[in-house]
Amino acid sequence: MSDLSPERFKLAVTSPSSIPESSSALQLHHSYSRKQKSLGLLCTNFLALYNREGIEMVGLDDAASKLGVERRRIYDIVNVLESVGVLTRRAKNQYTWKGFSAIPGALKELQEEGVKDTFHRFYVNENVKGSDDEDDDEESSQPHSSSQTDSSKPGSLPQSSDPSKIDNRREKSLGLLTQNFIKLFICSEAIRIISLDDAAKLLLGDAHNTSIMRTKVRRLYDIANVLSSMNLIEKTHTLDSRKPAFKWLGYNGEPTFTLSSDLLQLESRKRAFGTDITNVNVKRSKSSSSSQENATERRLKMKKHSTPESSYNKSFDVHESRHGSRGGYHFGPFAPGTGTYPTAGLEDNSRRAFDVENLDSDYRPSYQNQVLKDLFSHYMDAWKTWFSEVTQENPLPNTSQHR
DNA sequence: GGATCCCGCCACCCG
DNA sequence: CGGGTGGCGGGATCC
Repeated sequence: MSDLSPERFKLAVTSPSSIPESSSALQLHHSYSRKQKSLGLLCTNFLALYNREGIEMVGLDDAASKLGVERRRIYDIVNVLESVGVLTRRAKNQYTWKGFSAIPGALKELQEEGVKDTFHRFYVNENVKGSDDEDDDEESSQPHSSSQTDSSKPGSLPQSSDPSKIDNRREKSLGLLTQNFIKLFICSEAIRIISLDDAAKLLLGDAHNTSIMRTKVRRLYDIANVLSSMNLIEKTHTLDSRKPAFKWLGYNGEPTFTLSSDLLQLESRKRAFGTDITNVNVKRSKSSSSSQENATERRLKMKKHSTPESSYNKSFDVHESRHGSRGGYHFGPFAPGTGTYPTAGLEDNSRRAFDVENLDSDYRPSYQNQVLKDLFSHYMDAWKTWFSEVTQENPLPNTSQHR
């Protein structure tokens, strides 16, 4: 009982009031702020904590306590990080840190897988279920119309012996969802920007059931948050409508944060390490009287600005792929003619003249569902438009690397 | 009013 | 069985 008292966790952390600069910071301490507890922020801190030299093991307990959050949240982060190779499960509660350098390889694999199963598998043939190499997870969770036996309301009988239940678990994991989400971008040139709603529809065999959709979208938000903090994607909005959506940025080299106390300091300000523990006691409750405090906390993403030395400037400029110690990594072998994104490496435009028109027929995944076909067509059109514009404006892009 | 998405209950899995 | 995992979705927040 008494042990429930959050008081015991009180840390002598320098008053969170350091939240800073902005306006009336003198506002009341508490004030539950959802933003300060976002998965994205947590992930940023997680990375700041482990993405450094010397790190090779990551313990969940350790992470949870250091970051001042419940374990549950760590699982979320770890699962998506693992899906892109940054981490690998070693044993229970134990992960091996692979680092950002493992991302290229992981993406490459996803891309290949994607071309193979996620897309082709659909219409080429029911896939050869026979040789199940195991190798690695996957098993795209595609067609499965999710339990057709109107599972909606299982009601009753917990039929523990539900066979489909077994891998159904894995099938719905955050990790797999993350991989499939990423595949949407790297396996299809047509999708450069996508709203989570559309992503959910595409990833789900079909959109129907509103409830399923909502849940899927929630998960995608979770994923998007951590991928954003890794700078693999970025939030924007669709070109046409004003709908919010995400853009694939891809991996642009190790952030190499040589960060030391500097960044950490900054981090602690964004999401005071120990402070949140204190927050635990302030969990959201509508009952917070006089909730007039505008928790003006600077989001100050470590965008552009950035310290002189710690060049973590996530400049996604154009210099990409090309030489890369071991095997250049390039996105897009799936791309029609080349394998380069006009955006990223507008270096080779010679092959850019490929037959855009022919594209959809060759690279469009064929979903049985009409809705999805339309959806994809929509993306395809948008892409064509965008592509031709880019091509026009940069008939012959000079070399990106001016070094 | 939607877009977001935190929180934590509780089903699962595995030793 | 017990404890580590981690789906899932209610409902609070943000904008």
